[in-house]
Amino acid sequence: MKIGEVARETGLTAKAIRYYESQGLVKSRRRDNGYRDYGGDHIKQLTLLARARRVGFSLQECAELLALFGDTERHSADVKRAVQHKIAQLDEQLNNLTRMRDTLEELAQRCQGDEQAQCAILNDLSAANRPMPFTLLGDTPNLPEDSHE
Amino acid sequence: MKIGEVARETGLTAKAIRYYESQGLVKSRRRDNGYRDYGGDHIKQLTLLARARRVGFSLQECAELLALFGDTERHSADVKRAVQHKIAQLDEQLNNLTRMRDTLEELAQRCQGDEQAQCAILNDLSAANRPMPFTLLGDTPNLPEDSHE
DNA sequence: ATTGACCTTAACCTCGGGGTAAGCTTTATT
DNA sequence: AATAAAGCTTACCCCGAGGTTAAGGTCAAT
Repeated sequence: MKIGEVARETGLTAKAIRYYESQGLVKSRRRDNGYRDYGGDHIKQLTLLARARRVGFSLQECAELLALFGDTERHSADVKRAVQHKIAQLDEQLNNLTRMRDTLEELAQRCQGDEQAQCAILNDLSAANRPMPFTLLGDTPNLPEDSHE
Repeated sequence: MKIGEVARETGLTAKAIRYYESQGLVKSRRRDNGYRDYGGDHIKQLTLLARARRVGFSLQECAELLALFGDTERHSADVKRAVQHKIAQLDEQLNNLTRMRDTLEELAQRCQGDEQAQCAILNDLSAANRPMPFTLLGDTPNLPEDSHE
């Protein structure tokens, strides 16, 4: 199989496949004309790679999954641990985004949203005085007491 | 104020402040010795910038917020709209991450997680045959019928 | 023979800065 | 006063994960 067909089949782009190869994640055979040539094992690896990327694994982590995939001596516990670690990372990311979302929600509620220039959002985001009503905004390291401009 | 103090006060790094200036988001005065010099207005802009970044705004979007901040003719409705748009983006991102998380959870559940090499996760991630049990994995464009290797 | 689809490598672009180097200026210590 | 440390300047390359041309080789069909 040539790279274009592999791309269509895996949902990757040809460029991405070449990039993965350049990064040492996968290999390829070459035909006499220099074209890359792929077989069933390559397809499985690239399918795994594509799907692992879609659920949030980095290329480095995909490399580890591919190593496990190619290791007949593997323990499924190792694979499961990697997945659970990724779940924990996603949870952390979800927490961060949720906090950001909630902060924005609070800000939006305090803004009239009318024709006036006066805007609570801009005030809150630019105000120097702490404590702030919003957790995410209040972590500026130093509160300015007197400024030497 | 010199850039280091501004950095401490806003929670930005000096490097980031210079970068924002290079990208046209903020300006700075210069002292005779070439050092950047900042006043109260700069601090407000950079505080706004820092906090907007923390809640998910891109630099491009921060530029728009700063434009509104500097516009005494603004309507607070425009600011509120920008915030609500960002909330919608965060919601979309949260949906994606949640779907990814759920997919991983399903995969993990199907894996024994023992000393055996047999692993449902690797099987599911590399399998060609559709339909897949997992939404996120099933969107490979073509299902391979017969392959010409 | 020529078009069009496919393949090759190489080189630069993205975002949001981080890191380091080489060279000033200012501040603090001896 | 000399020197060391800290802070400032610009300029360069680095990251992830590829996307986007550019310039050219190959292959099948017309």
